[in-house]
Amino acid sequence: MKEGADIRAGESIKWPEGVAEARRLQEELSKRVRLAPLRKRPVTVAGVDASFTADKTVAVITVFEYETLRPLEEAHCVLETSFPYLPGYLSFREGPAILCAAQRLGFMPDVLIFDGQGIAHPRRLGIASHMGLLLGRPSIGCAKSRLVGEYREPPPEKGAESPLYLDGRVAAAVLRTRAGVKPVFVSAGHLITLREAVEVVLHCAVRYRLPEPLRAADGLSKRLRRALQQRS
DNA sequence: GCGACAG
DNA sequence: ATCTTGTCGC
Repeated sequence: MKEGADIRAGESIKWPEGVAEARRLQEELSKRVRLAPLRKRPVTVAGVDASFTADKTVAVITVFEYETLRPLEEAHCVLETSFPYLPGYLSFREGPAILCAAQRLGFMPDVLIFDGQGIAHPRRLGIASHMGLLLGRPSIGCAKSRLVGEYREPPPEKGAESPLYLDGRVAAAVLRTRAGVKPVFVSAGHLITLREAVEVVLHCAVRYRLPEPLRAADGLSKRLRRALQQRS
């Protein structure tokens, strides 16, 4: 068990060496996820995403003003990739670089939107829940496709949604952010409710399928990746 | 054994 | 996620 820099006072971040260890960590951490209502209307909202080269992970966090969706700040971090992509274990692959980028921000955003699942996960600890917990901030999972759960296709209108069930419970909302476009899978990550998560995603998805902060983070991380590859 | 499977 | 150009459709 390796240890990284402290994100939250008094507690060090642990990164597992293998899948068995990762799974145990998820089962342990998921007990600490809290889906409580936001304590205040967010003033800032961030998008978090990552890109990859053959051996490196490029994580990007873009921060916007919630009300106007004007860009405020962005931070990124490039780290050696140390965990493979395995469905259900995405946070162990992208997590280290994401936390590194988070520490480079001038201030912590009021809510962070991740490119992946929140609690709509086999052990209820998708990347949004995992990172939200470690950062101690409200987080939302906004995935482009399904990991687990069952659902019915939502109506084609913008704003239409249908529940995604997992273990007989609603774990996410399959949400249409643009009319006639493939829906996104929104789930609560940490310190937020599903209803609020949907509200935030719809508020931020004004022009494209993905909420503005996520789309910006995606674009920037890909540009940074290309810059890295040309330089080697 | 076979199919599913965030990014 | 990444490898890659043009092309079909609104």
